[in-house]
Amino acid sequence: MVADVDAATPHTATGGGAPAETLGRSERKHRAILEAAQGMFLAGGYLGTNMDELAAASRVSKQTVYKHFGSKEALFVELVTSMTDAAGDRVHVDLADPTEADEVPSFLEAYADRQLDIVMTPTLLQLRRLVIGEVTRFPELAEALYEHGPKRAITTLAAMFERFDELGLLRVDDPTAAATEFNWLVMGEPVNRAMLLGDAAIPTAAERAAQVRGAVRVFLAAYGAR
Amino acid sequence: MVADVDAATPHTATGGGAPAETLGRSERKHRAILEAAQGMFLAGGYLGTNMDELAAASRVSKQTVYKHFGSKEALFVELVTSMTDAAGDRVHVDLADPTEADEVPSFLEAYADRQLDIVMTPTLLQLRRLVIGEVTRFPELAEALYEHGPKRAITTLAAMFERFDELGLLRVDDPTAAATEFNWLVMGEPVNRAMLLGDAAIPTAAERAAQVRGAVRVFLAAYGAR
DNA sequence: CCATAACGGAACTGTACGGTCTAGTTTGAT
DNA sequence: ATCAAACTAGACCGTACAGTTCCGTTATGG
Repeated sequence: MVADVDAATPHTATGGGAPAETLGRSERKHRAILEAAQGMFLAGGYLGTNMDELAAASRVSKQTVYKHFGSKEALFVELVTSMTDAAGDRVHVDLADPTEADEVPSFLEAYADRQLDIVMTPTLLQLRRLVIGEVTRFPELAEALYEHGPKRAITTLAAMFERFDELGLLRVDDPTAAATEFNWLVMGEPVNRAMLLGDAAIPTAAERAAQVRGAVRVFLAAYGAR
Repeated sequence: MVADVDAATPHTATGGGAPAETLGRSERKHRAILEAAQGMFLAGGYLGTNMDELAAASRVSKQTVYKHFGSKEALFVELVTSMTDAAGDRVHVDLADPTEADEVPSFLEAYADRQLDIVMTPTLLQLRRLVIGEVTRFPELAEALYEHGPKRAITTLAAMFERFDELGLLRVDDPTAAATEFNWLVMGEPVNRAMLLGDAAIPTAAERAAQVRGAVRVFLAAYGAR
């Protein structure tokens, strides 16, 4: 037994700013709880999750759970909020704008494909289902998910389309309307299918590509420069 | 006190085939239970609804509830199924096809506006939220909602677009793809906003009209005959 | 190396809830 | 008028579950 590097012997010094493996006990428990909470809340919903099992799954005493999070509600809110934030960040990425009009179709296809690929993740879809099912109980969480999800995507797209219009790559009068249309042209069917039909309805890479080609084709028929 | 016509004195003869006011006691209770169940399940979700309160709200004994429906699960399934069926039927309606190409835009706008108006009903939206939140527990219900909702709408649209193509009113290679795109171009944003933002996000008639005009414009740019 | 804060485990409280049971009452068709 | 079916009220059972308490144990950082 030589390599115990991973989870033991934390020494005294923390690596500086590195958020590496060396974490205090408390921090580790905190994360273990959140991790178990993610699995359980996503699988069972808010009311369907019980704190005894959650503590057991976290390999932590119930006492510790309550020391860290205060209540079931607070734990739920913190979990969903952190997942929402993380998901929102994962979507955003910088791509160089195209320079020629004939690069626009493939650019939009790549962009949409990426977007779709990220959104159609089992965990994210389940988060969306969970939050939708709890809109009445936790409206703030649903609103946050809307802001970090669709709204952010549309805002980003709108800015992009406005630039493309100025570059003469597209003809877009109302960038927000165009962005909204593009967004749901791409995501409407896959997302809504998956909401109701479960993860079995998640498109394969090939299906995604076909979906995206169709969407971009329609979009460009309305907003293409030529 | 003269007019007690409404809910009393059921006499012996039932009006014939008329499903009027004169119903057996059992039937009345059955409906009262379903009605209360609708309110309570939509408001509280499956786990959040309790059978004592449900019986009280139905003005019926708990025993009667169990005589009629057997279990909480069975009641839930029957309720959601009946609501799903009813909703699906409400959407379908026959409109005369347009004959000239220049009638197509306003025809599509009217069609979409109607569709959107029906779907954006608080009760229906809440049913959708409820079912989405329970996909794991009741996948059959979610599947049924998908079939009676989006799938049926798209199938109907596809048949319509195929006729329009043959009439030379549109140019549609893949009617199902076109129908899907049209459907989510129209409904994507409103439905998904409402899922997360609640009934406050239900568009007004004017917003609906604007939404629909944009959607039809984009759609016709890609599929218009000219 | 030791003081202290964090943790474990398990019992405990109070309540809530799905479903059943009992025993008496109402209803409606004949 | 009669009688069976349907209904009522509420007690009751078993279980589940959020949150607390108690006290002994362990890890951590100075």
